[in-house]
Amino acid sequence: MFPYQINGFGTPPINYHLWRGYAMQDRIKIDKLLASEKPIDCVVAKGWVRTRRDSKDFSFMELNDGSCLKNIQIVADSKLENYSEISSLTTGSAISVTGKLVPSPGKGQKWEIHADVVEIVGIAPEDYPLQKKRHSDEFLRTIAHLRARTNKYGAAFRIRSEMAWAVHNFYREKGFRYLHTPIITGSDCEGAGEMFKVTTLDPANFNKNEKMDCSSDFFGQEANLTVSGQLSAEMFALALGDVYTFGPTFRAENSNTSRHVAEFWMLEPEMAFCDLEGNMDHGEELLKYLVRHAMDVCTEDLDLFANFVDKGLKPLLNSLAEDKYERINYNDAVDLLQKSGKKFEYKVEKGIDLQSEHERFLAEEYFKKPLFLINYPKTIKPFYMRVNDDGETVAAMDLLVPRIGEIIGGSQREERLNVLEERMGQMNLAGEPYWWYMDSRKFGSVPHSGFGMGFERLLMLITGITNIRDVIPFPRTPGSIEF
RNA sequence: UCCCCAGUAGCUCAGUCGGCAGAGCAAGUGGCUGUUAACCACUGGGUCCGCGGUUCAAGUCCGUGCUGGGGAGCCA
Repeated sequence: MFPYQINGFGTPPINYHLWRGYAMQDRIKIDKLLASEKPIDCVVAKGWVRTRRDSKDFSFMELNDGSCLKNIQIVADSKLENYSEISSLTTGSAISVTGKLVPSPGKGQKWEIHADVVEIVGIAPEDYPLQKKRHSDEFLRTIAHLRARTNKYGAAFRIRSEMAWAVHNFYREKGFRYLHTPIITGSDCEGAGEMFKVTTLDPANFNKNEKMDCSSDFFGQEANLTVSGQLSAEMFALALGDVYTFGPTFRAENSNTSRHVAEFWMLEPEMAFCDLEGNMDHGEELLKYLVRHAMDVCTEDLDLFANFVDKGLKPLLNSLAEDKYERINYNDAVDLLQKSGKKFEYKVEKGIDLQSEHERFLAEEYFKKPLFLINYPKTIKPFYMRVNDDGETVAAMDLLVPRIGEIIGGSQREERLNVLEERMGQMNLAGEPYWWYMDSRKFGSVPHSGFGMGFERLLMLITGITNIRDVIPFPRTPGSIEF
């Protein structure tokens, strides 16, 4: 409510800018304006000009404030006192508009705002890099600080936000507890690849060939950024029942692919009294919930991706939400691949891990839907996975989906202390740093399971975006940490 | 880290056999117009990724480095 509305004046005063404080608070976001069911005498909209077109007596502006994909059309009459400034407004400039929300006589929009006041908040000079035209993803990556102002990236990051909320909603509804596991860890033995060292020591004081002495470092021992919250989550699953972690994860692998970044977000549920079967049920339920949520809540943004990014997106999402996911043993999958008659670049062989091309064949060509690949040979899987009765395989599961490949990797955990110790011995892992982990198997050990799901890979799956760098605001990759 | 491809105006890209550097969009100026990536005309805009080489002459050929992309490995 503005002072002039209280007083019953029909139009805002010329010195409107004196009431800027009111306007800041009372602006209506464009998604709400466009959803209006009736005209409104006085509204305030603020945002960035996407494009401007001039007519004889008017200037038409497309205003976007990030609240939704659509712009609202602003009609500025040439009689406005600052019309010369308005008619020179450039793409990217920020404005505040006060006016009437009225039905639009033009094509392409239901509502428009007839401006009574257009306040220029921030000009974008002519070197503003974003144009009305389409830009390449590669170029937009070099201006990651501005790319969220485009249709595609605005939509992608609204969906990202919505999906993060959906994760929490899902787990809250199911009675899981949200757990914050450490970002800095003391062990270099989590077994998931290269780690980033954390130190307060000056590397200049050490020569390259000698190992850094960490005893005088901040923690008095070697410290790294986390590659997984799993071991911590297991401890809490064995206390609170069902827990999940959802946070940043770091891998110092020198991976240069469209599916890897050095810093990413991972969701890791961990469930007590849960076996491999329950683990798969949970993963399937989770992914279906998230996909349905995206289709229900992000309809408009998702349409952009279905229309311009991936024509096959809608059928894929329907399949993800509706189809029963396949479940197949590693050994059976190898047989199936060998008998498929398909020519692979790499040979399929029992006992070794499947190649990307094999996984893609299974998910995209053979089953044409998600599948859980389970019970891998123990020799190619980490120590904490539960050894099956055959003594040769472990209760591991990877969920493979079309286009992405592995989106979930998990297992039932080895809960038997003696088997776990034996396994670590075989893999030459020193038990001592794991004393607390072993304790959980010593005191009231129970069967439990969990997995990790890459949040960015989920977003790629849902949007059809093919490069992981385009679903995270400021990607970190080898040799690249700008922004 | 390995294999392949690319780098030309602010952006997207063309550039033939080695022979004067081009288009659309953007920007500037003018015109027209309740416009819809508005339209029409004109104008300005270049380290052809860097370095070295071959040649009378290199955006174009050769070597090398850098950056980006695709694929592989590692994985989420």
